[in-house]
Amino acid sequence: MSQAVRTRFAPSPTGYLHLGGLRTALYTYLFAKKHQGQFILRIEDTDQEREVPGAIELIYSSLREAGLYYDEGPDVGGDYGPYIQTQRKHLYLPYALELVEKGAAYPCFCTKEELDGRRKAVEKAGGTFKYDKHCLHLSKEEAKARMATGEPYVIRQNIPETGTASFDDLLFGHIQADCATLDDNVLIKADGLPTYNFANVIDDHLMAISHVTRGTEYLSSAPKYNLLYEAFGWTPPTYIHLPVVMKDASRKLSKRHGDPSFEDLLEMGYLKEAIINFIALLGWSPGNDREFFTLEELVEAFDARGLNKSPAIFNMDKLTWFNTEYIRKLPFDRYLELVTPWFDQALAGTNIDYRRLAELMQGRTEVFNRVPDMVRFLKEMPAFDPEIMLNKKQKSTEESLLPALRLAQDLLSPLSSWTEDNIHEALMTGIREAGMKNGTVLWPLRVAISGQASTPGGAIEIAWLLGKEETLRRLGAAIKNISS
RNA sequence: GCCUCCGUGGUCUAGCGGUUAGGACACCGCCCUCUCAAGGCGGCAACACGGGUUCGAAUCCCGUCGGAGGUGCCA
Repeated sequence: MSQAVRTRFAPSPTGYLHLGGLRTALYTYLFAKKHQGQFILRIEDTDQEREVPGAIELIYSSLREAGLYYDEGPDVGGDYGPYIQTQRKHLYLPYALELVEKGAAYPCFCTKEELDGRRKAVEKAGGTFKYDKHCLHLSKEEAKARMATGEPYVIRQNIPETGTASFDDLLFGHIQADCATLDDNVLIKADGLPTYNFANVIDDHLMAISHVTRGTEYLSSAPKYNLLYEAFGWTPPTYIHLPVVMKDASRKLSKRHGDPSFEDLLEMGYLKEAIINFIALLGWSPGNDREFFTLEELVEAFDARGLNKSPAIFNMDKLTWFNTEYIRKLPFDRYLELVTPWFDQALAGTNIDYRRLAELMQGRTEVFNRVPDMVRFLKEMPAFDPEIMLNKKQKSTEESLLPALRLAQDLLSPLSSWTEDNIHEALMTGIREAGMKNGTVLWPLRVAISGQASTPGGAIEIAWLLGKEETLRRLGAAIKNISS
């Protein structure tokens, strides 16, 4: 049977799209596209209390920014809508009642409060609370009558007391659980909305989802979902449970702990291509040593067999490395365009040549938000310790320092045309004629005009960027400072 | 506690009965060099542990330990 592949990404609008979520979306997208299938976005907003205003729009925009275009979804339409669960509210109850008819579910009138009390007591004693099926034993007549009076009720799944429930996962294989350990979950809440446990089954079926990709947090409840599919007589989808992304060995990635979201990373100056490439490899391997993939290439290379079963720790250093590589590969004009606002942050109001600076910076940019601090010295001469003008390896000593700086001053002052070639020529020729080492002059010169031990570019480039006047001003100040 | 799952260097991973256990990030050293970066070369570093099975185990089985997820009228 060649069933059309349809996958879905089904986030809850409870905040920004975190990286674990983005990775799930990515794998879901890749799997669908790899098999020429459809990728669907469905919003799971049945918990109205947790919904965060604006979160749905954030999901739309993040997915688009990442390039994960969905074929069907709330804002793009499709034949299986609506794609927002609260807008589907009316269609869950009939299915739940069908289950009640079949004996696979039952109405329950126990209140949340009394259940909470019992749950606490059991947990305090170190046990696992399980609903005791009290309302299952109500007569049909009594149940119907109480429902008719408007008494609040929920509908629970009726899990068999013996036997096992199981399902097959593409990644984890056969997962089995004793029914005796499974609880009678609520399917329809007192507010009439379905819980995730029910909505996911109904919607995946109604939307003809062929492959369900989701986090491993659903691994242990999936056997229960299969019981539901069986009760309805439906064919369950193929499941692919994805391990979580961790912040460290024991904590999940989460906004609450200050971990960056996809949007945060973009704002910091990480390229989306780098982020996508990085998270694709966080828990998945192409099976060889290849590291660089565009989204299109990922579609081509993706294979669920390359998915890893254990949780992966998010490693910022590696992301930064990817970002550095992607920045270096950017066409120069694109780099210039992207870096300009960051230059502005530090250099607004100066005449620094952004084009030349960008040439110098492109190979040294790891993350854009580090750029301002790297170039700020061009606008304002930082205070610095004169000691850093001395450098043993560069043969810049206390004795050589003043003569070296004065030589540089003498060589640069007469230059009428301030070009890098001329500066280079004047300096190199002069240094040679004076019988000095390049480093003896160039090291302290660079420090004297930048105030920094390391700079993006050498003394000649920095001097050119600063211009003749500013270069000589800074050089003169340094000479004056050490001769006094 | 109970249930389910997972376990290769610090991190991401390749490996699917026979390999000097491979690659990448990070880290260290050297070279290059007017600094830094990049680049080149080299280095440190792993099969969680204990039993089996087998001529042979990172690969298969069991146990222990460690970790994660679940245990909600949250998803």
